[in-house]
Amino acid sequence: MSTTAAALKPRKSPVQARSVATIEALHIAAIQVLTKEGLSRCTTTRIAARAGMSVGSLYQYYPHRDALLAAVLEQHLGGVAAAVERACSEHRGTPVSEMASALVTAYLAVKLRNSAESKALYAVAEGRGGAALVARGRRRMVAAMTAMLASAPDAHFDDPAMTGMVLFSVLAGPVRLLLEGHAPAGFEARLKEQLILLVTAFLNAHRLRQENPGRMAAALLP
Amino acid sequence: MSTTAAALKPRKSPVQARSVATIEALHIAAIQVLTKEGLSRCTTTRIAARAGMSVGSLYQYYPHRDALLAAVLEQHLGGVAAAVERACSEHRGTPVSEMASALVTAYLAVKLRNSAESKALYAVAEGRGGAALVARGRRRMVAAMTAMLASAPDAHFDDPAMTGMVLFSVLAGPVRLLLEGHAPAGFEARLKEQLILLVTAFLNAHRLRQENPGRMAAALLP
Amino acid sequence: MSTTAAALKPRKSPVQARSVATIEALHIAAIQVLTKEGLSRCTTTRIAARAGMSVGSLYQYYPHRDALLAAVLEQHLGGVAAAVERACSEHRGTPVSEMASALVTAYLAVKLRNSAESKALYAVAEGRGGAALVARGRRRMVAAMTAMLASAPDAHFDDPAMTGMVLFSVLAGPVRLLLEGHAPAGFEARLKEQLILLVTAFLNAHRLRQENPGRMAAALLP
Amino acid sequence: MSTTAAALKPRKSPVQARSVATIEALHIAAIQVLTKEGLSRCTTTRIAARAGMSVGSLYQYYPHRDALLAAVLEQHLGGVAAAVERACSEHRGTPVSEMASALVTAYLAVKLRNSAESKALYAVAEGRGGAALVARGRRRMVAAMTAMLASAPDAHFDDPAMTGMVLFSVLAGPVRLLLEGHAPAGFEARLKEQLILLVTAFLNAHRLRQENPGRMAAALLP
DNA sequence: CATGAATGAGTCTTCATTCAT
DNA sequence: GATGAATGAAGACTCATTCAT
Repeated sequence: MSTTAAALKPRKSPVQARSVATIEALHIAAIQVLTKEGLSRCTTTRIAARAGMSVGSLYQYYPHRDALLAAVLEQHLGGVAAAVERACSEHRGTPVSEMASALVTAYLAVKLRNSAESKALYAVAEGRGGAALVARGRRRMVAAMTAMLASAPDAHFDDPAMTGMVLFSVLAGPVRLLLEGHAPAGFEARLKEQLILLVTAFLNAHRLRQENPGRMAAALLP
Repeated sequence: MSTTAAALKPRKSPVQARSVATIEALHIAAIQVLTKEGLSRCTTTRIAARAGMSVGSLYQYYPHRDALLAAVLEQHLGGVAAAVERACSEHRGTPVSEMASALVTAYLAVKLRNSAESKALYAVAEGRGGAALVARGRRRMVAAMTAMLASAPDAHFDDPAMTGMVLFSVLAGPVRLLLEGHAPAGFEARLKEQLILLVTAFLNAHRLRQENPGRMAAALLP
Repeated sequence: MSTTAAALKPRKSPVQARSVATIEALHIAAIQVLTKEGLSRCTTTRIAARAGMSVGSLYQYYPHRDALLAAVLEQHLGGVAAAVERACSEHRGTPVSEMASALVTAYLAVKLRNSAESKALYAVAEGRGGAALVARGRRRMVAAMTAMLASAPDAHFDDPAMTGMVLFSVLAGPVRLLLEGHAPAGFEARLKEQLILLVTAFLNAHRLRQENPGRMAAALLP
Repeated sequence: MSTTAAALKPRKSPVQARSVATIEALHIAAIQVLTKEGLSRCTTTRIAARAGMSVGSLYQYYPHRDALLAAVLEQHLGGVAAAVERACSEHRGTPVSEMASALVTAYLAVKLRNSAESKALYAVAEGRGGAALVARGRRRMVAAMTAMLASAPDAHFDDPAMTGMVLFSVLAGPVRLLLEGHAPAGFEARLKEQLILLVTAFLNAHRLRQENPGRMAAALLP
């Protein structure tokens, strides 16, 4: 991922069934190679080999190595964003605590469903071309969260977009830590509860401020 | 960063003043090249050129390209960890709200002091060799946070290590978002306040539970 | 054109009308691709696509890429040679000045009729396989010119073959210059007259030598 | 030679003696490979191998394959142009017949001195990048010829630039024919005399027109 | 010690050609 | 017959690393 975001699109639209299968195989292979070898050793030849085809075939579907990686990343981000959007739209108008738990649950679920994929793609996301895609996915999710927050019956957010952004990145941080595998054994098990606690507390901080700006100090400080 | 973590140490300890200066120049050059060209185009020749020396000289100080990058990353992480440790040890025994604000302040300050460096090194951190270093730095910070939390007079943490871990990654997420430059204009300005709010709320959630497990529900839910 | 001259013939003789049309389409497409992309990017796939067919079909008509290019070149050279032969045979026995103007006129006419084709094929002619074809075409033209010259009533050529050869290449040089497009604006307009002047003068030099070998010096030198 | 004329310059100026030798070796090797294998098989690896070095070294001196070929072509054209310029400037003010013979002699001499080089470079000249260089060399030569012609004491040229252009291409045609090796045995031997005759006649045609426009017809036609 | 030229393995990418559908 | 996906050899170019000067 070191190309400008332009022209990272696939070469042919997968109209035929065979194409769909081939592209799917390439995506899977890319993630496997990425996982096993790392981004810098994730070469077109290796991807093709693992996908059981020749390099030439890979280039029949993608004009660049980066276009392939971008497609994989995009697909992943699309799935994650869709899940988040779904959760957010389903929980509009609910109390913030419910929002918090729904959001955490949904985000953790998608990211952990294919944890290998999630983990492998962090490296891709780092590259020039990847950053733009990540930004787009994030924008979708932040927008969804923002909309959900704005609909909360029991809290008011002065700047819901800002809160949405913080919310998103607050989820992203711990999940990345978890996925990168450097977390201790019990981490995953307890993460969900902690995140729900965290997000609930964060959103409720706004609730308290709304109800009684003065009371917040009372509630939060000794 | 595509080598196994072993043998990433500099070749000669910088006993002489000249060495120190040279190594410093290399580190700065590495970050500049990293920023301008990206990890894959961050070559030894380019780094050496920007540092005003020849490739050969670079190899006098580092056995590998990866050893150089690792050293830069390590230095950065060391600085960040040290700052966090300092803040944590200075705020042991203070109320959690003070801890929250001190921690957020310190972490944001170090990461944003040399934001170019921070940003550039995310790519290095992603690599095989980088992950281990990052893990080590994180361990230091989490340990410091854990110790600080355990000393809180106004809160009790059942699993302070877990809370420390969440705390750390909750800070890391938004800061990464900020550094990666995809945040909107006002983000940086408001981030600190939001993070303090967030962390305070999170830690206070434990305080409330401690004081009166039953009351938490009362405080957090409508 | 990088194959040895052997086996550059089309695969099937175009007996059917469809074949003729297909082959014609391929030739046209080849010249277009050659013009737009250059020899090295003039691939079989691109030619076929531009001709509105699949690569496979191309290979139904030509065993090689080079066979196709050779055929195009050959066709072109055939046309040029035929035009020159016609002009030469029609002007046998005429005075050299008439020969000169007829030859120049005919040669310029054919080469400029499809100047895109003429220009595009220079690159093909340069290749291994092309040189032989070019040589053959040239031989035909030189032979025609030689025969015409030998029939001149008002001049005698000691070595008409030699003169024919020079004649041919003297025409080829300026025309190539013109076609390659690096000639200034007025060049084409004035070229014909200049070439007629040139060729007439050249052939007349032989006439003068014949009439009075001594006088040539008188006529040519001050 | 399929690149736009930009950025075909060598990478490092040959300051050191070793560099000069290396570059010279590359030029010679390029011509040899070009001669033996043809342009399409004239690969960087082959050139480097024949020059007794590795590909990497080649790329230390030239950023592209095309830059190398362009440099070889440029050097060749520079030599040819210089020789023509010298001949032209040395024969300013002389009678046209003397100009004719000096020019033909000089041009043949340079082109035949390294006939292998001359021949090999026709293919390079055909490419996109080559055409521009050829045009430049031609411009130099045409300018020199034009200036010489304008200084003729015994002839007047209405459009000396046009005449210069024709003159140049009239020399280029036969010499190319000769170099391409498809000329019969005696061709080279007799070419010089024929070209002098041709050019003299061509230039004298202008002389006659000048002296007595009416007489030209008388002299040229029966 | 510094230098920077040389090395050559390793990447990406293209393209002629084949062949199953 | 037509199609166009698959193949894989081959080419351009890069870069970490070494070592003679």
